[in-house]
Amino acid sequence: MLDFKAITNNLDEWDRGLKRKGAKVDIDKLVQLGGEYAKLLQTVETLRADKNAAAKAKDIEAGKKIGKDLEKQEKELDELAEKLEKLSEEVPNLPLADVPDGGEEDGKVLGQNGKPVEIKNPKDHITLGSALNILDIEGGAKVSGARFYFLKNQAVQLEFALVNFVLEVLGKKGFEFLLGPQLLNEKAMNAGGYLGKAKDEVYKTQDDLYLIGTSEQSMLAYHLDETIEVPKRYASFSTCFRREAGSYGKDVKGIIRTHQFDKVEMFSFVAPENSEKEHEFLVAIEEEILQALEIPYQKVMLAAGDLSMASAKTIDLESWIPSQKRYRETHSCSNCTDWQARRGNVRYKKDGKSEFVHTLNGTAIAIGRLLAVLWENHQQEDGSIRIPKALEPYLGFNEIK
RNA sequence: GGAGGUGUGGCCGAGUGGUUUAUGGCGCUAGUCUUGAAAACUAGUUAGGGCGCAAGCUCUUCACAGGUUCGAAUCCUGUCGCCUCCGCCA
Repeated sequence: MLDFKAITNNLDEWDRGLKRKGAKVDIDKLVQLGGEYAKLLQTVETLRADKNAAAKAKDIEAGKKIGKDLEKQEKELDELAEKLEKLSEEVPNLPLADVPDGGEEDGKVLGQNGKPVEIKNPKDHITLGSALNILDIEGGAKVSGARFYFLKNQAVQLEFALVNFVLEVLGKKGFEFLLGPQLLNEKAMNAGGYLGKAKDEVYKTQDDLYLIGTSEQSMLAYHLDETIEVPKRYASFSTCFRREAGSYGKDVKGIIRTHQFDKVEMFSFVAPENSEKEHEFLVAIEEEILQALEIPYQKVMLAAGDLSMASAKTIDLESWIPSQKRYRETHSCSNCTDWQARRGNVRYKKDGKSEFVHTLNGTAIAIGRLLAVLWENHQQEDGSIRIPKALEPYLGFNEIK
């Protein structure tokens, strides 16, 4: 439930925030309905009290009379609640103050790390992977269609090495590990905001369960309707399923954008006053991982209009892709403040009082994309691929040829 | 998939239409006693809202959603979860 009091008291701020986000929400109507709802709720509760009193006194006549009136008012209340909820569904999280205005092109580059290595005629990851017999795109297309692929041989080992490496990093930072369902029910899916604007991205099964697009969804849902201790930090491996509707023509080749890939995701539940600090903490971990893998990247703060429904602030890490001579997103870290917590009803106790937590999520490693980036950056002139030192302990080799 | 059972507060567990504002116990919190602790005793303790400076008043909550009734944890219908057995299965 939205905090109508807060909205009413900060109408200008909400108006401005929604505009920055590019959301078309009738905020005045929302506030008006919210007020009406609160008023009617008072009336209904008073009637309920009267009815309870009549029942206790075994006053059958009075009970009947009040009951009739109550029924009418309750019906009205239900209708109002439904309208309100429908309208509320469209209200995104507001961007934080330091998030720049604008859309997809207006992200603010916060810094770069690592120099792209000079590679003579760099091969793309498809050419490299096919030649080394570690990637089969046609195989994926044959059994499932476009945007599917097989990893083979050392690439499979590399995936497990990356996962183990990342889990070790996160374990040392005190993250708890989760390995959970990759099919979620509607309630769980909706809490994260994935059935709103992003509904077309999600696969639905004939049993009304949804395939997760990221384990962020299951980690959030894990604590739905609970009061928990904060901070709580999880790392979860999962396969991720995405329909990629509306991305026709984008990255059609290779394994940058696919319907299915594996990922280790971080998720934090924290006290509101700590969420900005937590955001920095998660981004720092992502940077540590990319640095250990010796991949040049830049750090970008997304503009307000480019944020997801749930996010108040998102920082992407974009890794260098030699064959495209540009940076591409491989990591994304969002502070969702209390937006998901409100929808999912996740609370914590502050001085005995119950408050909504803040939630944050960040990519630890997204395998498909990261393999492409790793291969391309560490390719050698003879077409072989060098394994970065950080991964060697997890593999029995230091080169793929 | 079939048959049977079951769902009550942080946990265990009573409760088959109105003194149940959910018995009792465990746990937890505070107090008394104690040098300190334990034990004992006393009190508090499901959770989420609304109004109020506060004291307090009040609504909702016994898996979920409907229904019957002046009144439902209790009766009826549907759904879901869990358990046991059978079937199928990696």
